[in-house]
Amino acid sequence: MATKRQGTKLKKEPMCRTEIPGIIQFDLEEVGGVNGLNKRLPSKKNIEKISAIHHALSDPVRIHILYLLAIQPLCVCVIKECIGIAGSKLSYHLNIMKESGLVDSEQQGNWIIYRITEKGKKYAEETA
Amino acid sequence: MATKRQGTKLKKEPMCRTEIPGIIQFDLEEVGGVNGLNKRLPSKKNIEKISAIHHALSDPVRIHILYLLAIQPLCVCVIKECIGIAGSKLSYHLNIMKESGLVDSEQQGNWIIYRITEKGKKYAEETA
DNA sequence: CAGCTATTTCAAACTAATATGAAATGCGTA
DNA sequence: TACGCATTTCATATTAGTTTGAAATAGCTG
Repeated sequence: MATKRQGTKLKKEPMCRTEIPGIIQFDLEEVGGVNGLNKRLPSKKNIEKISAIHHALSDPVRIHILYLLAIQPLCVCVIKECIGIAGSKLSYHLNIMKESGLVDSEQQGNWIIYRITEKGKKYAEETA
Repeated sequence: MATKRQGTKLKKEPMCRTEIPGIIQFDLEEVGGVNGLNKRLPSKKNIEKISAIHHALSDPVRIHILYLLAIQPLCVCVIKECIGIAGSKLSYHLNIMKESGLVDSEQQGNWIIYRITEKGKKYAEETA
């Protein structure tokens, strides 16, 4: 009766674990069980960083921009012409890419020139 | 008046292009202008593929799973215990990872064992 | 300064992704 | 066959991301 549901979620309840397939069981013990697994993982913060950069690359418009800037630095109006989207939309995507460090920008008079960063290059080279 | 808005979006309107910064202009001409740029880009289909794989990696839960499976194959119940999320949620994420080819699965009696694929390994090694 | 252009910002509308819990499926065992 | 367990499926709720067009900024040029 101690194990009856009590409204709140139980944190460390004996889950399945009456038995698990042999192949897994063996390796799992070697590695130190669930705790052993968890110790070998990147930190939560790191996991979030990694997923964040992938998120920045998860939109076709942004990949398009990335490959454009891998060719040469460009001002917004040229990117806009290449891709054929509204300025405000482009600005939105450029901002995401800038925040995640894939590109940076520099003002030149009336124009703003975007260039790919080293980090951005790394991802542009990955699949091309 | 021919250039007045007429409800539908104009496709090839003379955009900015009265002038652009010299540094860009020069390189841009070298490369064959906007058309030259566009020729060097991956196809639309490829761009979509690339963004799709990044999308599959854009959630912390999935990155967590990826790194777990990089250590060893695991059945769902162990993954569930490591991460501490509801089964249905886990199933949802596993499915996305499977569809994008990062992991695959094999049934063993009552259990389903997930393993990382070669493609998955590639991304797990990338940052770790 | 006034007017022009390039770019960004903003709020609202729209769309896509994720979370949740209950029910379904499927295998193994009694 | 009936039951128990691991996993998935489904419908719905919730949240996050994207698009849109209008307005705001900011640098030039005259």
